[in-house]
Amino acid sequence: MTQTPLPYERAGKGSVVDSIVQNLADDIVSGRLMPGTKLDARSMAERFGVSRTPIRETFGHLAAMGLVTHRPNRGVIVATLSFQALTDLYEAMSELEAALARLAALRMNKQQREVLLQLHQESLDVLRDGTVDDYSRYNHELHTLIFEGAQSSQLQQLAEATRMRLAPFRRAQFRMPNRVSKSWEEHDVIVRAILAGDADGVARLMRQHLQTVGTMSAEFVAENQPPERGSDTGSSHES
Amino acid sequence: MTQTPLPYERAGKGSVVDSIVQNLADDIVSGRLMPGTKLDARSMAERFGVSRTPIRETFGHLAAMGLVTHRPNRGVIVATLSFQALTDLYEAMSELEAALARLAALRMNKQQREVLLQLHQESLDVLRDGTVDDYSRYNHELHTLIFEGAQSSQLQQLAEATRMRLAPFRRAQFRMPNRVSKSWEEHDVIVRAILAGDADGVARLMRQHLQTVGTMSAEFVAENQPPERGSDTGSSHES
DNA sequence: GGTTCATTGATTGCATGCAATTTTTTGTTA
DNA sequence: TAACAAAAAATTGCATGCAATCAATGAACC
Repeated sequence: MTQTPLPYERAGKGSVVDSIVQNLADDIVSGRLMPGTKLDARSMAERFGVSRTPIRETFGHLAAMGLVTHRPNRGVIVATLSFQALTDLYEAMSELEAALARLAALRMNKQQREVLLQLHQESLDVLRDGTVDDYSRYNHELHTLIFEGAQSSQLQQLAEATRMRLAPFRRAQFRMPNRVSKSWEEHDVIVRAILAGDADGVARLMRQHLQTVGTMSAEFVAENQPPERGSDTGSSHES
Repeated sequence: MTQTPLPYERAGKGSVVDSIVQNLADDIVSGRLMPGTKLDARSMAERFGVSRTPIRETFGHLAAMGLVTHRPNRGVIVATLSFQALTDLYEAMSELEAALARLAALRMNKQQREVLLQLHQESLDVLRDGTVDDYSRYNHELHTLIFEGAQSSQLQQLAEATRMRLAPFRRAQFRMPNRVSKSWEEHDVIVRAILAGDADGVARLMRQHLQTVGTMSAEFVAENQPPERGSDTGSSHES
C-alpha cells in the first residue's frame, strides 16, 4: 500500500482522472458549475489533491464530451452554447430519441412493454400529487426505458451524451406553466404508439415532443443569457 | 525563442497534440495502423519528437473518439470491435444518416438540389469507367452533400464521427462482386426521393441502404477476425 | 515433466519544474 | 481624466524524473 498524502476520495474503481471527470461532469450537469465559469487547473489540482497533469487530462475528457470549451493558452470554461448551437443540439437529440423510440416500438419484448405501461400508469399519480422534481425523475425513467427497449447501445450512448450536454440548460424546463401536464399528454400518445408497435408514428411523435421541449428551453435560456459576454465563437464546432 | 530539437512538422495552426491526433487518426482510419496494434507511448514520443506527456493527451483524445482502446496500466491499442459492436455502430450510422437524409429532403435549397443531381449524373461515368477508389470518392461526396443539405451541424458531427470509427473496417466494402452497381441503384432512388422532397421515403431508403452495407461489411470483418484474442469487454467505455 | 511462486525488466501514471504566451497592473503622456 | 504602452505577475503547455503496476522469465517444488 502506498501512502499518498490525500489522494482525494479515491473511488475504489476507475483511475484517478476518471473519478475526477465524473465529479466535475456532475458539477456541470447539475448546475453547481454554471456555463461560463472558468476552471483553473491549479485550484482544481488543489481541490482534488493531485497535481496538474491529471487535471489536464481531465479537462481533455470533459472537452471531448462537450461539457467544457478549451481556448488555447487561455484555459477552459464550462461550455456556453449559442442559441444556434443549442437549437442544433436539441434537434440532434430529437432525432436520436425518435430513432430509438422507433426501434423500441419494433423490438421491446412483452415484459419490457409491461414495465413501460406500469410506469406510465403510475405517473398519473405523480402528475396529480408529485412535485416538479418527481415528474422530472419519471420523465428520465421513461426515456431510459425506451432507450433500453431499443437495444441499440451505440445510439443509446449518443443520445445519453447529447442529453448530458444539454442538461445544464434544461433544468428549468418544467417550471413553465402547464408544461408538466402538456408533457404528460405527449408521453401518453408516445407510450400508446410504442405499445401498439406503430414505429413510424412514434418516431414522428417523439420528434414533435422533443422539438417542443427544445424550442421552449432554448428560448428560456436565450432570455436569461443574452449578454454573450465571452463572445468567442465556439472553436470546436463544425468540422 | 526556444530551440526545440525537432518539434515534428508543426502544422502551423492548432496545438501540437491536435496535430498528432489528426496524424494518428489518419493512420488508423486509412488502415496504416491495423486494429489491435499496440501504440507505445515512448516510440510515439520519439516518432513525433515530443515528450510522453502530449502523447498521453493524444491517446486520451483518440480514446474519446473510439479509435483506440485504453486498458488501465496496459497501454492503448487500435480499437478492435466485436461483431456485436460493429453491428451496433452500423445501425447507429444507419439511423443518423437516415435522419440527415430526411432533413435534407426537407431543407435543401434549389442550388443544393442542382449540385446533388449533377454529381449523381456524373457518377454514371464513374460507374462505367472509374476504379473502385473513384466510386468510393463519389460515395463520400454524395453523403457529404446530403449532410450539408440537412443543415444540422450536431447531427452531422455525430454521423461523421461514427463514420470515422467504422472506416478501419469498411475499406473492403466495395470489393465484393456487384456491390458497386447495387450501391449505385440504391443511391439512385435515394437521390430521386430527396429531389422529390419525400422525407419519410428517403429515411426508409437510406436506412435500408446502410443496413445492407453494414451487414455485408460486418460479416466480411467477422470472417477475417474471429480469434477475439483480447477478450476484454471495453472496461473503460468512453462516452 | 509440469505447475507454482518469486524476481527481473519494462511500461504506465503522476509529480515537479521550466519556458512561453497571456493578462493585469502601473506609469507616462496627451 | 482618459488612453496608450511597457513591465510584472500569473497561467498554460511541455519536458523530465520517479514510484507503482504489470508482463515475462527463471527457479524450486511436487
